[in-house]
This record gives sequence, C-alpha cells and structure tokens, in this order.
Amino acid sequence: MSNTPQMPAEGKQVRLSAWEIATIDSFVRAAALIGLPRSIGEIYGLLYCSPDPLTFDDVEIRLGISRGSVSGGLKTLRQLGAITLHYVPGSRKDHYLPELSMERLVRGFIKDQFSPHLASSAERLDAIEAELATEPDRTRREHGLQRLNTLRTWRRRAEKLLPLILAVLGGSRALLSQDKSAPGDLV
Amino acid sequence: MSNTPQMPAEGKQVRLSAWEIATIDSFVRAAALIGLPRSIGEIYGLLYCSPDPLTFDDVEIRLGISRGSVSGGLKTLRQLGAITLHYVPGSRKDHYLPELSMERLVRGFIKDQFSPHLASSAERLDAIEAELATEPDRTRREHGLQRLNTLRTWRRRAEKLLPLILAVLGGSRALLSQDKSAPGDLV
DNA sequence: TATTTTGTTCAAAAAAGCTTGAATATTGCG
DNA sequence: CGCAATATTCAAGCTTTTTTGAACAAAATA
Repeated sequence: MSNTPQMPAEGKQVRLSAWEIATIDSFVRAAALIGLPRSIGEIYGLLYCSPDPLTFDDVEIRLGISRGSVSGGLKTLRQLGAITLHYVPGSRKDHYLPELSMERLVRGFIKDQFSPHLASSAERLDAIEAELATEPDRTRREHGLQRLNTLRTWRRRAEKLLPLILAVLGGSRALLSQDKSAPGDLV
Repeated sequence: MSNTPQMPAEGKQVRLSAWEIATIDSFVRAAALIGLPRSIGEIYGLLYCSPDPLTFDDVEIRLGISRGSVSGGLKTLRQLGAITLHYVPGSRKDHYLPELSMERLVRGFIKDQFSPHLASSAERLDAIEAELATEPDRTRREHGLQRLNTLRTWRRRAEKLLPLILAVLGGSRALLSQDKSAPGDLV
C-alpha cells in the first residue's frame, strides 16, 4: 500500500514523544495494578494520548508489538468498554477512540471482572452450608456456621459497595465534595 | 519431637473436612481475584476455618505446602494485617489468628497494595507535565495538557474513594441501609 | 471470481510469577 | 556456650500467563 491521494494523509508520527511514553508507562502500571497485561495498558495508553482515532496498524507500528497482541488487546478493551469503534469515512479500517469517562471505565471493569465472581460466590456459600450439615461434631459445626454467617455478611457488603462506588464516580456528583473538575472530557 | 506430656495435645486433625476445603477454595478464588497467590488464599482460609490459633507447622502439614510458601505467605498476611500473632503460654511457636473484620482486611489491602501507587502517581503526572513543556507543536501540547488534566481528576477521585469505601465498610454503619448484620465477629 | 486489505487464531517461544526444599539464620533453654 | 526448636532465605524448578508470528478467515473491491 503506497501513499496514494486516496489515503487521507493520516500523518501518524512513528516515534512516540516523551510525554506519550511517560503517559503510556503510567497506564501500563495501572493495568498491572488491576491484573491486566502490559500490552493492554500500552494500547489504551496510546489511544489515550492520541488526538484522533487510531487503527489496528497504527497501534501495531507505533507500539512495536505483535499483531496477535494488538488483536487480543483491542478485543479485551472493547469488551471492557474501555475503547469504542469510531467510523471514519473513506477508510475500511476500524478506528478506535478511548473511553474517557472514569465512571464507565470502572463500570466496565467491575462488570467484567468482579460481578461474575460475586454472583457465583453465593452458590459456593450454599455449598459450604451443605457440607457443614454433614459435620458430626456439634461444636465444630456451630463454629463453621458462625464463620459461614460472617462470609455471607461480607458478600452482602461487597455487593452493596459496587453500586456505591459507581454512584460516587458518576452521576451523583454532589457526593464528592470539593469537586473542581472542569466540563468536557473530564467527565 | 515426640508426643510428650509437655505438648498440650493440640489435637490438630490432619485431614481437612469437606466444608473446610470448600471454604479454603473460596478464599483461594478471592485471593486470585485481587492478585494474590494461591498459597496465601489457602493459608488465610485455613486459619479462617480453624476454631483456634494455628502454628507454622499446623499450616504446613494440614495444607501440604512447602515451608517456603508458609513462611512467605504468613509474612505477607501479617504485613496486610490479615492475620495476627496470638501468644500461647507454654509454646515457643508463633500462633496465628485470622483478622475477622472486613474493614480491617480491606484497609490493610488498600494501604499495602493501592495507596503506594496512588502516591507515586502524583509524581509521575508531574513528570508528564514536564515532558509536555518540551513539545514544540502547540496544538499537540494543548491536547496533552487536556489529557493530563483528566488524569489528575481521575487520580483525585480515586484518592477520595478509598476513605469512603472504608467508611462504608466500617465505622459509619448508618451509611449502609438495610444492614442486618449480627454483632460479634461479624464486624 | 480473483485479489487485496483487514483482522483473527493458535501453537510455540518467552517472560513472569509461584513453589519447593536445602542451607542459613534466629531464638529459647539448660 | 552448645543444642534443639523454630523460622527465613533464595536459587532452581515448575506453572501459568503473555507475546509472537505465520497461517487462516472474512470482507470489500475491481
């Protein structure tokens, strides 16, 4: 593919600038913190820095990572709702934009990585209760029931916490005192 | 070491019961969810099930894991504040009890695994700002500053979120509507 | 339909992280 | 102090996860 007039001269510099490298580094660390692979932090970080949507090839070339990593990374980010497809007239390629709303980012992460576990945990606790019923020693059984009860309380609290977190990050701005955020992509 | 009268017959069954296995399994999953190794979930889970404090050897034998894993695991759990040393008269060994307060568990985890990153991130954002100053292209520089600003907002919010989470799990019980938890080790 | 562009899949390589266990330190006791 | 009991360290091995890149599939175009 040579540089024909067809191609709307998407002047993608190939070299990352210093601030982009530093920013991507921050996202790589953040990704590691929440258990996501380096490549995902890199890809989101790159999109985050870019003033306009980037394509698959842009990502591959500018980050210097493999096609496989780009494909898988974009897929995961899409699934998390951390990036969105952006239609660009005259181009067959998919173009991606980063999600800039912290609330939506966190919501996607929780929904994908936490909620399923929280849901299945209820069943596991019931299974523990069933096992406990077979414990012959009465004292031990009662102790176990006590502990099980505590676990159920913990679970209930965790379940209530998630919506609260989203509420604080999102809609009910009032809950955050001293919120000086500007409008625009800060949301 | 044979079974002398000295040894206060700490009748540790060697075989884990079914409910203990199921409970430990839940803790192993929970550990994985927050990025902690299997052995740590196992150790905390075992202590959580036990009606009385356990020693290093109890853990090693009953879980069937190596000394190294036990040593490292107990160390990490101590550091997280997830277990506490419990003095047992007439025994030289360290005895451990699980922390049963959800608030303290979460607090320990946040303090150890999140707060340090949050703290250092402020410096990294300043570093990004410094790099941005060297960007020659004005439009790009302004775009970068915009993004940096968003990052600072995100950081500020995350910083405010942590205390709120702890408040909800702990002291201000009032914030949790419909809290039907019983008193005792449920706290 | 043949061709080119675009994106995905997946087996193998590489990297990262965990566990093991023998050697080493530390502590209490006589 | 010397000994035994207790706990930690860390290099090597093992497991799991991530990355790579070549082969494959899908879709638009001519």
